[in-house]
Parts: sequence; structure tokens; C-alpha cells
Amino acid sequence: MEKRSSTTFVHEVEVRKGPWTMEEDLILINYIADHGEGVWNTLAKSAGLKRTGKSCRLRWLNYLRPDVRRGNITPEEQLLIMELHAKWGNRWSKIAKYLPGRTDNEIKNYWRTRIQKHVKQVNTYDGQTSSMQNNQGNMFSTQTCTGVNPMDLSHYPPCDNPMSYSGSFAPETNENPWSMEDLWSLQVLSND
DNA sequence: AATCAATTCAACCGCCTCGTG
DNA sequence: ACACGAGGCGGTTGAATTGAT
Repeated sequence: MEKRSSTTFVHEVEVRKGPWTMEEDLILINYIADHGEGVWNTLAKSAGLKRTGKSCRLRWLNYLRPDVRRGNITPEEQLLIMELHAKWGNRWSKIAKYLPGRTDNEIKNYWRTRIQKHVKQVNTYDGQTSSMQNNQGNMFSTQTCTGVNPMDLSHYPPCDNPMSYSGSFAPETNENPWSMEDLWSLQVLSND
């Protein structure tokens, strides 16, 4: 499923764009496993990836990190997103700190595609349902089904150590032909 | 079964901030 | 004080997928 794949040349240096291949993912995972994150431009060159540092960083943070959770946003997470968005606006990275394993990109996408749409729909009934909404069009109660008030952020500390997260992992909705399990097992094998 | 429309989300772009020389 | 590069962030795009007709 090679989409928007292209190659451009910047200062005689070949730069790949578009979706990442399994080979590129493996190179990035292996390199970070050996050398750690950071200094992304140098990392891209040293790893032999024809990608920009930014692209490598984005791929790692949004997709390849072992602790990243994708798909199946829970009602609790949805409530928290709405509450935090009401508080901070489009500060996605800040909001993401309170949702372990979730990326700012995923939260942003989720907000735009699901919540914002829903809020618009609810707002079309403005007046009739005013008692159900707060200033952000929130039509949900601030109490979650678990009885935890999402506004009490002590229940959702910023994730200093996301690896320690022990919540239930949602089934992957990974469209890639290769799964993260595949990649990480390959990474482990190659480092053997 | 075919076509069209709507939705999703990975990835890119441009701007901003911060650290360094 | 200024210039430059790297990293981070939010907005946007567009191909793939899904749903409706």
C-alpha cells in the first residue's frame, strides 16, 4: 500500500517521502535500540535512512515506540480528551501527556474526526439540549463510568514512564501489512 | 456489482522556540 | 545581539478504506 511515495533531492541528498516501508521501520527500530533516540538528523544519516530527521522522529513517536497504543479510544479517554481540550484548547502534545501511550497526532485526529463532528451535530440542536452541554459543547457527564472525575488530574498523571503503563491494550488497528509484533520480534532477533 | 461520498489517519508542511557558537 | 540548526508543535493534505446508494 505504497501511498504518496516519492523521492526528492535536496542539496544532492536523496530524501524519501511518503509511507514508511517495513525495511525502513526495522532500520529505525534497530538503530534506536542500539544508539537511543535524539539528534534525529544525525540519526537518519547514520542509520542510512533516506529520510529527514523530522520524518524519523515522527515515525518513531507516533508509530514505532514500543509503548504506543493505537485505536480503540476508551470512553474514559474520550472524556479526558474533551475535558483537557476544554481547558487548554488545541494543545495536543500537552493533552497527550495525560493519556499514556497516546500520541498528540492520534488525539488530534480523533478530536477532528470524531468529537468535533459530534459537537457540531449536537450544536445543531442548540437550545433544546443546552443543559447537556458545557462551554465546549460537551454532551457528556464529567463523571466517567468508573466514577473517576476526569478533571481530577491526579488520576491521570503525565506519563513519566510510559513503559510502566499496565492498562488494557486495545486491539491494533494497524493497516500496515506487518504488525508491530512482527517488527519487534524481528528487532529482537536481529539483536540476538 | 459498480459507483460515488464520507471518513480515517499517516505523514508532510510551516512556524515557533530553544540552545549554541 | 545575532544567526543558525534542531526539535517540537499544530494545521493540513491526500490515499486508502468504509459506507451508502
